[in-house]
Amino acid sequence: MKHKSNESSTCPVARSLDVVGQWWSLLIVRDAMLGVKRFSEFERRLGMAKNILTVRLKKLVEEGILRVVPASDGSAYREYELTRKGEDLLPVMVALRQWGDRYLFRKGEEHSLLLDSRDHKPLETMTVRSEDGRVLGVHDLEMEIVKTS
Amino acid sequence: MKHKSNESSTCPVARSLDVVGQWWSLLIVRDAMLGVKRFSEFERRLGMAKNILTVRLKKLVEEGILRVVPASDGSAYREYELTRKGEDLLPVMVALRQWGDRYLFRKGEEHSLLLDSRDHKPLETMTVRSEDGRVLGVHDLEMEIVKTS
DNA sequence: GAGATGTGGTTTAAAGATGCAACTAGATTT
DNA sequence: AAATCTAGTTGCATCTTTAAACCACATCTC
Repeated sequence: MKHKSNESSTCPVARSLDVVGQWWSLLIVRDAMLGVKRFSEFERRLGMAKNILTVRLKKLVEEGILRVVPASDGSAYREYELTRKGEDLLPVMVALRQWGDRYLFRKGEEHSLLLDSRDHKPLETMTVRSEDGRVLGVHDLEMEIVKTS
Repeated sequence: MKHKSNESSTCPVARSLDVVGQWWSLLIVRDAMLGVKRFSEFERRLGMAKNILTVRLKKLVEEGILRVVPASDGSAYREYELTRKGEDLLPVMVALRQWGDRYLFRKGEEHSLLLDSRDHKPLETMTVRSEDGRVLGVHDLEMEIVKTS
């Protein structure tokens, strides 16, 4: 059956997952962040079925995460590039990456690492902080329901 | 066909999604972070099919994100609680939440908000930073393949 | 202590999602 | 003009999700 939609959930996590939580969606965004723009390059790098790629790209464009632009090489083909909304998924991507880095690799395994391109050093580890800069854990949080301003 | 596994990908994002990227998995973790512990409470809050919940909980336990413990009320039932590995998904959760907060709600819509429980103030917005504290965007990054130490 | 209810599942069938291979129309290269 | 590349679409087989029924055991109520 169809996956249950959470598009009208009051929880932003649920809504976010509704938009980028499908198989492949975040991997497409990841590759887009690395500069991949063409259908065939997504297909080749991700090794995914073309029909699914078509559907995912369409959805990401509809959601305003990618946009279609004329090819930058002057040909008549199209390219997909991240919008601001899409680029703003970077913290999600890096958080996911750092968690995987820490827990899902054994010693000696090859893995890709993200670096600051200015000085080629690793990034700061992402943490959740209070307004005044204290690092917060799961037990330092509470939830409230409010209306968006 | 079966979803293609990325468990041996060299990309930590792909591996992370292999572990927590299935439908419902992150929503279960989210609720676990809010203190939900019982099968029936996950079921009720998430409104999901029980068989899928069974499979997801089993996988999350296998992956070491949740662990099964005797019920805290002394009854013979079981409870699920986050391990350290599971709690460390907090930055992912908060990043996802903040993105959704910004882009997926219109004015006046109700939504849940996470607060620092000490002073009941909103959290700092998560950003990707270099080692020396500069905020980095998609275009300030590069990738390298290394062996895990 | 018997019956009702709660807990934590398993089983089944229908429908949706995914993967693979084959096909295609237009653009580009040779 | 023919071959190839690009970005898909279509059809089919398989897998996953859902909803609903069913079940064993634990706990609560009287």
